[in-house]
Amino acid sequence: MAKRTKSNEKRIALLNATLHLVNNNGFHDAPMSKIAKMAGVSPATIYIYFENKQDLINKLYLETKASFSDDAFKDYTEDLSVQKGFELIWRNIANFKINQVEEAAFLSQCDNINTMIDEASRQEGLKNLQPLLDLWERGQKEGIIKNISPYLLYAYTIYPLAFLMTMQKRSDFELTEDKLTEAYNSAWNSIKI
Amino acid sequence: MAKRTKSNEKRIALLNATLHLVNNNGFHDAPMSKIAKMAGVSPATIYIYFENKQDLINKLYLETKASFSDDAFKDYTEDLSVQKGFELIWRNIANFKINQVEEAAFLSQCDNINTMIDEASRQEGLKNLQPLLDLWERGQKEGIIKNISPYLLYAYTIYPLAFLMTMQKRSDFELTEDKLTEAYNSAWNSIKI
Amino acid sequence: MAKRTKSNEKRIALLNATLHLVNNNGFHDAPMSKIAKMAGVSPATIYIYFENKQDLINKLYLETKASFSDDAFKDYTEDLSVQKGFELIWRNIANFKINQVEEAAFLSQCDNINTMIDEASRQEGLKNLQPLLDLWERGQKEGIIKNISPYLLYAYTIYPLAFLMTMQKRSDFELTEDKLTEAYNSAWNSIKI
Amino acid sequence: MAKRTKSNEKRIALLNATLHLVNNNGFHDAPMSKIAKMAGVSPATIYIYFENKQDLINKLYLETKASFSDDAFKDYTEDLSVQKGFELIWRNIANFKINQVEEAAFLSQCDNINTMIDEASRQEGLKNLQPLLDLWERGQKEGIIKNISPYLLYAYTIYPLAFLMTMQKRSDFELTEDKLTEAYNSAWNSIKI
DNA sequence: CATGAATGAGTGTTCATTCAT
DNA sequence: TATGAATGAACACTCATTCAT
Repeated sequence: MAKRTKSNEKRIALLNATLHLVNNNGFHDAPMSKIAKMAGVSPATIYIYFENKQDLINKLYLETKASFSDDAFKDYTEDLSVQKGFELIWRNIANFKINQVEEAAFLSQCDNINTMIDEASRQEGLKNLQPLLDLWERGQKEGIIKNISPYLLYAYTIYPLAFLMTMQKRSDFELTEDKLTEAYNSAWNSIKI
Repeated sequence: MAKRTKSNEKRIALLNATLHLVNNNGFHDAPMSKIAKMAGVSPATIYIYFENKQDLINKLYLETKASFSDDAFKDYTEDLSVQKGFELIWRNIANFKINQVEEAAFLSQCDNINTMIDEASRQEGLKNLQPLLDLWERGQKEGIIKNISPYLLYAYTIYPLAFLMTMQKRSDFELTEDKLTEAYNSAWNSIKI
Repeated sequence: MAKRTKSNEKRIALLNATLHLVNNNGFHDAPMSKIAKMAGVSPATIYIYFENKQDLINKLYLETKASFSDDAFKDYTEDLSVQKGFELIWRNIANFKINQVEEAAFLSQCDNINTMIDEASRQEGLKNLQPLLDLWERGQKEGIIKNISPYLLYAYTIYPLAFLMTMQKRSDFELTEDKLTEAYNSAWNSIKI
Repeated sequence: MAKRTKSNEKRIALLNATLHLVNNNGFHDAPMSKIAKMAGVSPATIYIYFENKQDLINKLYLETKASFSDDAFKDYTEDLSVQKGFELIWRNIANFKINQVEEAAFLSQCDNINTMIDEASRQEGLKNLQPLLDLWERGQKEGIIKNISPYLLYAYTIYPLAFLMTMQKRSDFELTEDKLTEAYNSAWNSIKI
């Protein structure tokens, strides 16, 4: 394990560098050489940790998504009422987007552009949301949540946060505590029966 | 003094090729050479019609956005009641996203990635939504629509359609007439008082 | 004008544009398109007046050289004594280099770089100096001028003016009347017996 | 931690290839691809050793100029009398032009065309002649050399060699030992009091 | 005669990846 | 493991020249 620790630092430095460059310069201006330089390693070293550029992006996506869902379901248990549970998860996700701006922006980019990550990684990333899907199903059985496709539920509750985050990142808009509550209410109104 | 005249057909072929390639291969794999080949012209010809690649993308964005708003405000006049007007515009936009899938996907990509088009083009493109913003303001004065930021109104009514379109494009989801009505209801519920 | 003929104005405008661009941007940044624009014609028009770019450069060289020797031998007749004749020609050439800076700089460029104009044009251009060569021969017969190769005579009397002109063009050096006389004395001292 | 090291051989091969191509084809027909091929490397490799084409040319100029002045001031010390010192330097320079034809032709091209190398490199290259300027100043103080601008001294002693070299390169003229002495005499006559 | 559109061949340069150490 | 050198293939873009009118 002592041997692995040192390596993991470089791995993480590479993932961070990629995250930062892809977000700020765009995928088309995030060359391996820049990633390496920003991570403080040689370009050749990247290939010790990742198969190729696509693999690097895929892994970054998967690990960022996992970190996202760790946050999303923090303090959530299935004992919570549907409404309480939903609000908890929604606010967790909102906080992630507000606090982990870079990570959130990267995930948003990957989810919106179908050429960024490969299909396998996308499918893998989807699994992370399962507890939310389960909660919605429970809410529908209990007659609290509209009996509509989870795609619609997602589109009207979680997805809008991506827009708000983007606008906030462009400094067009500030997501204060009050606005966050307004947003939550809109989300809930759109799916509650 | 006679000369060949710039053919609008070629210009349009170039814009279409770009639209198609950026959508399907991504910006990073839509080289000028492929665009030229797909449009049936020499790479050098692109530079007769556009200053450079960025200009080509910007113009494509602006013209697609203009075509989008033509559709969005079709049959809309300010005499319509707020609710009728909103539903008309919302359904126009939904139809655009369903019928002009490529155009819609391209606009979505441009709007979500800040490195795609330049700031001037983005600002220019925003102007096209003005009638919707005016309608919302009217709705707020009439006490029909929540008194919240237009960014929130947009996030919960129009923006979700981008997600649904993306899912439909991936064949994960089919946006039938029923689902469209459900979606409209969610949109309206999220902003109505 | 009943019939349109090749307009000499355009031909001259093209030669002037070429002169200016080659001098100021260098041969490698004097594209036909820029030449055309500066001359106020279409690129295609150049090919009505000249075979191709090389021909354009060649013709410019030849005509500039002819204009140069018109000036060089102004007021010169063979009755003049060798020394008087030499001073006249030398000062004529100096004045050309001082007053027709662009033309002189262009000729200098062509004469110094063997890839600029083709061999035939170079040979053709050489003929213009014949009266000077004749004068030197006379001077040698009369025992006034050293009995050395005309290449050496040229190298030490005329060629130095190219350097002085270049330096003056770079504003490193100003060729006043006094300095001109010093220069003439050096030239004469280097070849007189 | 081991790695391949930058090979000076490749650097030199690139400089030599550039020298040869610029001299024989002209700057406008010395593309990076040809330079690379002639040096036996990939085009991309050039950019490991040089920033860009201009940098390659600049460096070649500077290093050739340095090699030139090494030769020019070989065996020269300030104890030598003005006349002896001048003859030594003059003959050194002449020998350089005769023996290092390619290098001399390249320097001549750079010094005559103002679009070849950038101003900084030109200024840097000028420094190499300082000992000659010092010698001339000494000669002027001692009343041996005419009290005229160093530009004039250079124009009538060193600069003519460029012409003779060019003519020799074109096989119009052969610079034998006798002719060299004639040339030296002309040079000295033009500046001595 | 004169034109602007059109282009194949090329330009300088960058890139993801591999090589040799 | 880790490196910087090395590279073939590609990139955005330009050029001298020709075409169609």
